[in-house]
Amino acid sequence: MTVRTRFAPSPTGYLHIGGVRTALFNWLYARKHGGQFILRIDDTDQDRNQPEALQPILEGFKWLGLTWDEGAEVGGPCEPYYQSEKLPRYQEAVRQLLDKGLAYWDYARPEETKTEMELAEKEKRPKIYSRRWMAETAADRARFEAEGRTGSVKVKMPREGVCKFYDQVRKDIEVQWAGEQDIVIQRSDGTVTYNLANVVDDFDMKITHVIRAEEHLSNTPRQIFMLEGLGYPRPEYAHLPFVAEPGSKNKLSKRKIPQYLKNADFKKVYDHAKAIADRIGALAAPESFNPVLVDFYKQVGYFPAALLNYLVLVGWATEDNREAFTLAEMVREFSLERVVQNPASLDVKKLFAFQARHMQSLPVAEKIEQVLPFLVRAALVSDADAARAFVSRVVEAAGPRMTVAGDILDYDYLFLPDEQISFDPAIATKHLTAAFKGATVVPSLAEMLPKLRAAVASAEPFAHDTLKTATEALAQTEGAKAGPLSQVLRVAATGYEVGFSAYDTLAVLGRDRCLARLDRALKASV
RNA sequence: GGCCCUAUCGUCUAGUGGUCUAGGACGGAGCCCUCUCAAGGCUCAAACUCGGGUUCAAAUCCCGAUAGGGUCACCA
Repeated sequence: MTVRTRFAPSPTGYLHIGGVRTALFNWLYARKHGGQFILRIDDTDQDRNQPEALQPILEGFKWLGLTWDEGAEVGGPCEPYYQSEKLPRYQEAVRQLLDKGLAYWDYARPEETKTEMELAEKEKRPKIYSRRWMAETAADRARFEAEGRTGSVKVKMPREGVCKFYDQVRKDIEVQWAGEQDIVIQRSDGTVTYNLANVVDDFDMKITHVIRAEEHLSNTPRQIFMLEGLGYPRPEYAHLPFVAEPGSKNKLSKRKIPQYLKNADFKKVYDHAKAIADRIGALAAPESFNPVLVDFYKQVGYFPAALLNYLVLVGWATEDNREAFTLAEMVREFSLERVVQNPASLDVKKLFAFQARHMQSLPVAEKIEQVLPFLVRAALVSDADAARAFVSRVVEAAGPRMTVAGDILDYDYLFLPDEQISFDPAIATKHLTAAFKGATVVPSLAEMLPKLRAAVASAEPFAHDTLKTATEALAQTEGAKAGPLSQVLRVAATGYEVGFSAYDTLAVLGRDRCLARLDRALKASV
């Protein structure tokens, strides 16, 4: 039998990082066993369904490289893959359940149900419906309807016995049927709810393995009840530990960002990304700028491979506890048996570390392609093709300093026109003073800058080594330290105190731009 | 509250009865390197929730307590 797994997002928002983890495990399992991965859209709830929120979800999956064999956009033999298009099919299933006496029409008003449940909680009883407004005959239905009530259909759960099932992660599970609530499967407006649609779809789409987050564990008995009533085969189940909040075991929620920002690591990663976003300018979708959503990472230049590599380790590990996996290696190694049982909190700092590794191992040529779109969006580069050679020098000089593609914007001063460099004489003076530490007299900036300019101007070729030699020679004759002196050059040429090697920085700028900037600095310091 | 799940460094985890004075990674601290910032190298601190069993032997098996979490919708 071919393995078929699925992920079924609701188009109610952006792609959630916990959802991606679940989708990844489904994808890996299908790939590992030569099966199919299906992307179905759970849009049964019309009120909450936002059509415009579907596209970013699909794009997120495409960006990650989690391709689906059947489902949204691509179609397939089990169409439709949108639940909103299957209402008659679901209603037919409801009718079957009704005919077999496994479901019933119910006429309780929402507030009546609520009162019963509140009473049950108060009396510390299980919340089980009394079936007081259950209508089993046409006469009963007519009577309730005469009272002005509208009916919904509820599944009639057994009140004795146990439901046993095997879960690939949780192993043997046993629950008392008597504790299972009669849930609504068809609303009073005729639409159906998640549990029913889910069972029907999994059957229609021949899903063999239901791999989903642990919060669905408690849905499993009623789904088993329904699928057996409908005569469907039971799929294999695997309930994954859910992805928890940073530093806590609570379920991750995209609405709690302000709270997560109190976590120092989380804030660091957020701030780093925010700085990039600010340099790019207006974000396409500010509400998606949230480390709980994959769009966040996409926007600032994280790599799908790094994100996936981090995510596969949230709730899964190999025996040798290895960490680096390519997608192909994950497929080879993955198994449900090694899924961990306890919830794992999201550690964005660790994700960041994975990204750093991936960036470091990327060849320069590929880094350039990753980085160019960011330069274009920040309006630092207008012609990407023409800029390649220069960008290549910057990327090379930056070495292991870039972690995400957006980090290229840290070197904006190399792309900005000379007149936009803001030079601060006070900062340059600070470094100059350090260069003359121990000396009796510290020359003024106005005095030293021309000497530095002259030293640098004579470097031939205009490269790291010659610039270094020239600066050191000047330091020697002036009785200064070369190190801090190079910082003076950096500040004069870039306006910044940090960056890669000052000599490399000058070399990348080139003689002309360098001298022009030093001249401007000179003017500013007299 | 009922039902269910879970419990190893701050975090992700390895560990399935002796090889555990518990290993790795991220994060943290320190040192080295150094023109700044990174990167890199070396070193350090840091955990088996508790209590009972079973056993010659328990992080590992059993029971209980405790703690955390999930779920109990005409949401998915």
